[in-house]
Amino acid sequence: MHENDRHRVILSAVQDRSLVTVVDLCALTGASEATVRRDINTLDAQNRLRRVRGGAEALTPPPFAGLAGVPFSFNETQNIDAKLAIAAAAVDLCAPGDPIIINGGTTTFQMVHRLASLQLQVFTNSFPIAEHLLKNSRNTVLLSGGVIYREQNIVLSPFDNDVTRNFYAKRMFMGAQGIGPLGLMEQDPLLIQAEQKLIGQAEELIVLVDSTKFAKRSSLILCPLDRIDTIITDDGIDDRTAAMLEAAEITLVVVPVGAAQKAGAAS
Amino acid sequence: MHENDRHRVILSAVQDRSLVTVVDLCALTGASEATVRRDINTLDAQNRLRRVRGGAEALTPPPFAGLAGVPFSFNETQNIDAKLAIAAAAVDLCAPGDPIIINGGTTTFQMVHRLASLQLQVFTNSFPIAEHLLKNSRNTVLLSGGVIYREQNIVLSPFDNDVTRNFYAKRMFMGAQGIGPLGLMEQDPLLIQAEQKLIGQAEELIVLVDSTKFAKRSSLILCPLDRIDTIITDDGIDDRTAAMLEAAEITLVVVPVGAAQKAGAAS
DNA sequence: GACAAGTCAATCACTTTCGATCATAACCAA
DNA sequence: TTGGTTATGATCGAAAGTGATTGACTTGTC
Repeated sequence: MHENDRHRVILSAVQDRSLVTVVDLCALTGASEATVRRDINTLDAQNRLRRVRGGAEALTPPPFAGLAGVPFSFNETQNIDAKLAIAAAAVDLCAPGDPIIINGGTTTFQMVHRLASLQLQVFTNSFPIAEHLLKNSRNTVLLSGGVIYREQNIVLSPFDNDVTRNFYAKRMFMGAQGIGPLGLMEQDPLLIQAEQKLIGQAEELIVLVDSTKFAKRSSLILCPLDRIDTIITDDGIDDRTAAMLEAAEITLVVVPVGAAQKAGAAS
Repeated sequence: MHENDRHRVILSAVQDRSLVTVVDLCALTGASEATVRRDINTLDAQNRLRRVRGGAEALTPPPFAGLAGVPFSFNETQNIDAKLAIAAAAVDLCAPGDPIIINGGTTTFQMVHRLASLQLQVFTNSFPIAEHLLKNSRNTVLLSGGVIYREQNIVLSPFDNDVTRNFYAKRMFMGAQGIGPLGLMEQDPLLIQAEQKLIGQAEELIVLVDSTKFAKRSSLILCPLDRIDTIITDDGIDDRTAAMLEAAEITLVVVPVGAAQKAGAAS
């Protein structure tokens, strides 16, 4: 067996079980311990796995459960004031007892703080949102079923016949990666799937985007503008964009930024 | 058990109960006190937990002690040694990569610590189990969809067409309120519903009950004895009960209580 | 303050694992 | 074939991980 073949076998084994011993790899490759060690060193130097005592282990991008532990760790802090203010305005649209759908995302996550004082029926595909509402509010929480994706922090079923189809709400709240004349845009195919699944289960679609998103574009179009009923954004939006949105018969809610503190204090 | 695995198990335990003793961790990992102390020192140096006299504690203080925040708060501490040993024996039945189903409950919850060092496909209807595995392990986690019931800590859909029907596993693990000649018994109709839904999605049904459950009876019969393949319990079981179970062709696994250390060392 | 129980760090012995070295085998080009 | 390069396997001393023991220290109780 050649060096490259061994590397393939080793990487395959490491991917399969997250940790393999040198002895295991010897049996698997038929090579001696010395050779396997050399291979592990090489692959470690290439950052294709991590060398640990006794063998090798897979390096998953977040070395451990990093992302899942602190939801959205780095993304969450960007534009936090704007996001908070926008989320607050979104929650203001809800009346006690309303059934609502909240799609996972960093902006929509900010809604949980204001939601804590309400009592709604909240359906979501976001594990952190469900967790937070469960622990810090009296809302009825419904969660979609399926695989929990650590990176995106959402729960997604590959099947079409899950509970999502049995829930209906007056309003659905969601964020987006970018927004332009062609519609809402997203980057991650997984998020697209999750969002596609929820849109259609609600009468009104309410989009939460801070004003920087109007300049951003992404590769995947989620839905056209005319599916959107309301957009909540901050006052960084320019007149031309606002006109464009209103031409598409979208209700535009502009929240003054810097008002996040006031809004927060009120809760 | 490897150093990395121990670290995972320790972190898992620290997350669960916010404070664990060195002795507890010895039982859980099967390592000696010296090693556990060294591990705690290492993890403390990495800021992954805080070293305190007698053991270790979580960095983040017990998150808001809301009702749902502390899973199973008081029930969990009853018979904890027996439950841990039983859970450990249950996990020992799993091979890497196995798909398994874990029904929510205080005994089955104890499986998460041992599962932390494995990599399985875990389907559960228990929010705390899913949360814990998500944050403290590399397992693939699947959660059933539906309403999250705070008191029982389970996710239950009133519909029959949810993802549960699309998951199949070799083994399903569950607890029970009581067990007698008529079969498994449960008290809470909600739990009955949840369990009924999962039974049938797995080939083997493995029941985890401490020996006190053999004396208990409840009002609702979940399933007859002959549906059960294996029962894992502690050595408090009496001979007559054991004979009854074996007459029903149930594989009986009896775990010596207080022998958690030995069980750990064997793995 | 004295005592007991529990906890900790240091140390030693034992085992596993690692890395360096060297000799052999395979490969390639001249 | 020859000479040189590279890959491989075996050996052995070094390093690291582990467990048990011991003495010092902390905590709580009387």
